[in-house]
Amino acid sequence: MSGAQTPTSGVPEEQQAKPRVRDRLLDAATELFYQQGINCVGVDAIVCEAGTNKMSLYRNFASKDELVVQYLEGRQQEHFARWDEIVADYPGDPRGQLEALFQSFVERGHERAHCGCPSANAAVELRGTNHPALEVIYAGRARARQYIRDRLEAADAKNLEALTDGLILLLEGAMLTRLSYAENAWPAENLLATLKILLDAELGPRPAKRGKRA
Amino acid sequence: MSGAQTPTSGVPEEQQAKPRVRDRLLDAATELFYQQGINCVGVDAIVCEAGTNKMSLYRNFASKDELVVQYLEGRQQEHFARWDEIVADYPGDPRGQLEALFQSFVERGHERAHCGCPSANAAVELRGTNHPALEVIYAGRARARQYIRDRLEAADAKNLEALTDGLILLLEGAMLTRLSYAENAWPAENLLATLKILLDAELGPRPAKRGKRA
DNA sequence: ATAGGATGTTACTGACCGGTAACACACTTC
DNA sequence: GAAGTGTGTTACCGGTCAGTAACATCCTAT
Repeated sequence: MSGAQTPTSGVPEEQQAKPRVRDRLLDAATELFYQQGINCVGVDAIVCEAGTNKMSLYRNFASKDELVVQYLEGRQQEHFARWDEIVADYPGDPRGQLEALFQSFVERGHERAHCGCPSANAAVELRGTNHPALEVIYAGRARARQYIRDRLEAADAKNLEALTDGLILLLEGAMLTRLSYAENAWPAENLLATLKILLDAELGPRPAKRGKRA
Repeated sequence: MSGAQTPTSGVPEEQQAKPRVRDRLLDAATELFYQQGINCVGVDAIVCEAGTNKMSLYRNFASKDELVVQYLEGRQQEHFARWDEIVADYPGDPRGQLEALFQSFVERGHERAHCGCPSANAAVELRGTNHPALEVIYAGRARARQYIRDRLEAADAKNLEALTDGLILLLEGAMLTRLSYAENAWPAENLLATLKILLDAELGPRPAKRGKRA
């Protein structure tokens, strides 16, 4: 998950028994922050989960806030890498890319330990503060919007900005409702169906490469 | 905001200088929980804002958890009362009701102190716990879904459950994005436009009372 | 006037919070 | 073997957390 390694000369760098303490700390923080929330997880819990101690944490991170920032940056990096992988399967087919992105959202939402979007959750938990992670969140959101917008533009969407916003709202809603609805009542099961209605109306019902007009 | 009052005999019950301490506490908690988050607000801050003391809080509420439950119940009560007012302006016009509900969402989102949905925020903050407020949240969500579904059913929606979920996702996304997007980039500005695309596709473009088939 | 209930005041508990100081140990590299 | 670096251990700081005890005061209904 986090990759830095010291110059341990001749040792084969995979399968080292214990990763560096910094990586263990970031992994533990990632797990705990995501499952329980930033405000509910103290540094003691993190160092315990990482099998180390508080001093090692503060030798590697300036503060808990800094740790939160790096947690969110790491998750965003993963997120966009995953998106890049998904769209790579549909070269030149922006509508197929969008449907695959949405499909992967639903699939990931079904996983047991899924607790919504790390950035969105953090935005809720950190509202009303000047936490440095807020800028990371806003930047990630803008990037995600651009990502969707680029696909819609390539698909000749009629009302580009409005449709982009509509799709963003669907995605955000799909993430959030994993937490605010009971587990057996997740409304995002129909995320794909709603997406298709919107794309059919705004792109025309045929694959994107065909229709410049509906 | 909270209505109970003691039998103060002949006094005109409006314009009493100081409401009962219980109401002041609940109002203060409502304000602080909503603006800063449940986990960031301590009981000391609440009693200070209410102009009272901790003993009065614990004489009126069993615990902070209980206070959180009553905070959310009160907000939900307000919420559905507002919805009832809105739909009352469009009798027999379920599509008009839905558009008015969504319109009011956008308008409320523009208010300065708007911090998303109290229940959704609480769901994020309380995830991974057994907090008693979670049941309140789930019940409110189910009720909101039924509210939307009833209107869509009255409007003869084609794919009733799927469309209901789609609209729910839009609403939830609209709430959440007030916190996760920068203030000048709120994607819910186009909430109404997206709603109309979906309704046009699933109800037919004419007002609902006309078309049983599209 | 008085009784009872609602409210205020002060002080306290035990636990946890983020963060730090001082020191000891292990390991690699030269 | 010496130096340097990464890591572990223990104890501690001041502050805040939710919650309580004991006592004082005010208001209102009778």
